[in-house]
Amino acid sequence: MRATTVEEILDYHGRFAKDRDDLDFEIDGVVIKLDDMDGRADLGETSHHPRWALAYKFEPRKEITRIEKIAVSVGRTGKLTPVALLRPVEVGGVTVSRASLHNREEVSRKDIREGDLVRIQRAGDVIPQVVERVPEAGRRRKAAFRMPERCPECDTQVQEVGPFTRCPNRFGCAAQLKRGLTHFGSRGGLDIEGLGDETAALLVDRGLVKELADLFEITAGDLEPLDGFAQKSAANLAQAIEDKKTVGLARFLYGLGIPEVGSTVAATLASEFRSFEGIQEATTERLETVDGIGPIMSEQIRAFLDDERNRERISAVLGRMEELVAPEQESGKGLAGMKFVFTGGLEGFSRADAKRLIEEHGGRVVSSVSGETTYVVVGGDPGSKLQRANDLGIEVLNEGDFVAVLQNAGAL
DNA sequence: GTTCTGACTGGCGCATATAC
DNA sequence: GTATATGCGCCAGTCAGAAC
Repeated sequence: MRATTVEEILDYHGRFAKDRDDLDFEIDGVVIKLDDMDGRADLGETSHHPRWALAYKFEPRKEITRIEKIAVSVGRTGKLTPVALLRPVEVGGVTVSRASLHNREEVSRKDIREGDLVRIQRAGDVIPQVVERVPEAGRRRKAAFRMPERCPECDTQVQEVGPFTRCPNRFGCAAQLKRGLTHFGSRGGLDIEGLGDETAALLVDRGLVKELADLFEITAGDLEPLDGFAQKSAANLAQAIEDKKTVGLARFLYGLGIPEVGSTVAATLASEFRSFEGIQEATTERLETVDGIGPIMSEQIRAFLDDERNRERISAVLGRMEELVAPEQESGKGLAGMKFVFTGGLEGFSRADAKRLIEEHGGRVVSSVSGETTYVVVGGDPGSKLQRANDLGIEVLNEGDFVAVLQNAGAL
């Protein structure tokens, strides 16, 4: 249909939202296009979506299902997360069987218990989310959920920290070691090809890795007898580990899993101190002079680095590695000072490649759109970040524009 | 006090590598 | 050749710290 006012567009959208269940096919919104050719030329295009056309999505589909159990998973930092195990239900063409409940206060706030009927949705049409409990008259409910008093993985007494529950057994908890190992070898960390969740768990379970440093002692011969490994895969992983004995300082810092140090803070620290020794010797006051680090973060970083067990562990890792490479100076680089946010899938780049190119040329990739963001790069099927970019007046780039920016910066 | 930002966590689909 | 396991890509919610 052709509309001449915003009200007409909203009315059309509303009618389709109401009738979508009667259609023979699955839709998640309507596309609005400008039919003024001059206007189209002014607005330009993205690689998938012209700026003169936008997908106006419906409210996420909601379905009702029952919580069969609330399980508790232990994360890399020892955080215990309640997870709703759901009776599988199809939501927007996808079967959903699990949804994070985040923390005990969230469970309490929503008053969710095992056996409850709940309304779920896929936030942003992606992430399964328990929206609310659906009351059932006359049904006797199970007891309120309580976080376990002991870690379900290592049986250590847990601690309550704000809304979170943590297992303090950082070094003895197999779950934390497995996830720490995965993090160490992840893309943002040492980027060890072939070291994913399952492999890391296998290495810990089989006793090949009792602490991070053990990773560098593993040979193809150790791996071959393991389930899922054969000669080629064992050789590949052993070689991948060997190749990462020389890595960038920022990757190493990120991989260590220092509290409050994610990829951004790791890169900042690496750029500022340019050696691990420099960071290790920095006082809290010195750390606080670094952009983005305040007193609480500096205390946490200092506490991690001062912990005797951590020092031993890091020393053991460094003893088995060859070199930590300091980042190049970024001043004068083409993307220095620019912040990029991605939404939607790119055709010509993976996110990782795009991030690497940006960072190699002095720019940064951040996770959320704010007034500080320089560009929001939009690919196919963008998420809510595009809307936020528009709201804040942030410049939006399609993939072609992004390539041009990279070319201008000498990154391509 | 408010806004901005990043850390952390987890789910699902798909592509790919690998084992059998 | 087929089946399966694994990793990757993408994204959102929650929270807390930093900055203003």
